Amino acid sequence: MPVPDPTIRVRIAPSPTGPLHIGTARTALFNYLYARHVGGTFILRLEDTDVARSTPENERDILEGLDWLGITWDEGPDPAGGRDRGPFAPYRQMQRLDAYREATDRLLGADAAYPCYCTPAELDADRKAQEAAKEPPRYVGRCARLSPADRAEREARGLRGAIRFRVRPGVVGWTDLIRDRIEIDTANLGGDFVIVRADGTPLYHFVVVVDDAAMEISHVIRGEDHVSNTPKHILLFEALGHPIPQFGHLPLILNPDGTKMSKRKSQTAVDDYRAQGFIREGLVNYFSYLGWSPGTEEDVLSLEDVVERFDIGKVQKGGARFNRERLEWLNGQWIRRLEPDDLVNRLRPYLEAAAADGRIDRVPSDEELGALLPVIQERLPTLGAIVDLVGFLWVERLEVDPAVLVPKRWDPATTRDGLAAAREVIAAHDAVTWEADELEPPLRELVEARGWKAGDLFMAIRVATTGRTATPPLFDTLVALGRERTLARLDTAIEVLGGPIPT
RNA sequence: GCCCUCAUCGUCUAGAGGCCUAGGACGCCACCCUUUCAAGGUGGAGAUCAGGGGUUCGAAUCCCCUUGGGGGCACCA
Repeated sequence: MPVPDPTIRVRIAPSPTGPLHIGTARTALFNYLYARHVGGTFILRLEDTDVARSTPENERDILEGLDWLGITWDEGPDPAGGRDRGPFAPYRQMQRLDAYREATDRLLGADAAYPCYCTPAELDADRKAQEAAKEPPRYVGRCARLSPADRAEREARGLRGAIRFRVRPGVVGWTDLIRDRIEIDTANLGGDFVIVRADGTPLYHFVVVVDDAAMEISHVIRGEDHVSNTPKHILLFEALGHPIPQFGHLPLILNPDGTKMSKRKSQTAVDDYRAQGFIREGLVNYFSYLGWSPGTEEDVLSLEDVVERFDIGKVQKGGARFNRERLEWLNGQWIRRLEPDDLVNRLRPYLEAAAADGRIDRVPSDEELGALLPVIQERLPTLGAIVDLVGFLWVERLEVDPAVLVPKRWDPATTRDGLAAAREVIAAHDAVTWEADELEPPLRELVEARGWKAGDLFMAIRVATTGRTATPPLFDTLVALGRERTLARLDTAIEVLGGPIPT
């Protein structure tokens, strides 16, 4: 553990306008990694000023999701639903309106901001005209020079102005933690921007600065999509008289086609991945390597390992495309590393879900599952894959396609004979000694005696008992299936192929 | 349209002037193991370091231009 450094304070500021997004999780992770690596403080703040789109469900989803990933925060809302924790509570913006009101008054008093009475229609017309003239959209400044009398007149008419921040001319620059020096002329900011809506609710660019200042955030680490907004924030920090934090802009996570990750083209909700059985270790490991690498040839690292190695200076500048194959591979690596009891516990919800929607008829006991682990653990890219892999063990009526029942080199008659003979051999075993290494030798003897190939007979038995051509090792599978069901399924298959051989 | 920004195998990346005839991982292809499928092992294909100019004894690494990509320009966050 590094020596605690109280001067380093970073934050993730999600907006509860949707469920936890992969991009948010990745940004949270990098902030967490930075904080933990240097001994700083990691803060979570909910940016819920978009009242129309924010919901308590999304809020819960975000807190719960980050907590599940192991990205824990030192200050912020309590994931369990208790009071906000930390010296700067509350950490929800709708509960911090007084602070914004105070800041607004100061700005207004200093004439750094002014009320704007332009209607949406006027603004829209301005924008259309600019578009037609091939000019960049910007606020034309219609209300920038209103006299106190003009304002009083409008207020008297019952008009409520939005508050705009005066953008001063000049160049604003900063030294980005990830991309070095960036300078932007304020002429390109789109004119004076709104910081408070006409209805009195404050807007993002404003609250983010007021809160970062109030919460003494030292390093603002966020997505690259905020680079162009940073000058607005710096201007606001200046106007409010607060020290300007360091900024670091992370590369974006991209759709496979290289565009900014979107719901249209990719699965973006952490929940979706969780529902499929991606585990936190795999997800965190994968996210860590999206835009960062330790510079070594290691690739399977735990969260703690990454914290130890993290270096924000090593963060990539270009965007990283999301690659599901690699995620699955890493997830499989982590599933293989889980302790048996842990794996059983993590698998259960997926089996319960499968039972609930009828993909399987019953949920196996922990003992059953535990016994199966040695043959399934290395075959699971995700926890949810267990249903496809061995769901046939827990269904009452197995659907078997007669066409696949017959091995490639065999014909239906041979298959029927083979299965019937195998049934005899298997039935000769009593239930007490029903074990994998006892089942195999007599079947191999049978194959030998008949001049068959072991693979053909085994494949016929496999399909007859599981309905699939790809399964975990056959004899372990039959043991898991149990003697009665094995024999019953063989009988059914023999029936399908024309019934028992008449003697 | 304007501003910002990025640019190494299909993908994620190593690479901070000579260690690079560019390394690793995923994916792909073989082979080994093997009753199928995985896992594992071994090997292979795959990048004239976007292109062009410089600087330098020497450039993937520094500078410029071009091209291509991405992001931003709301009374969204």
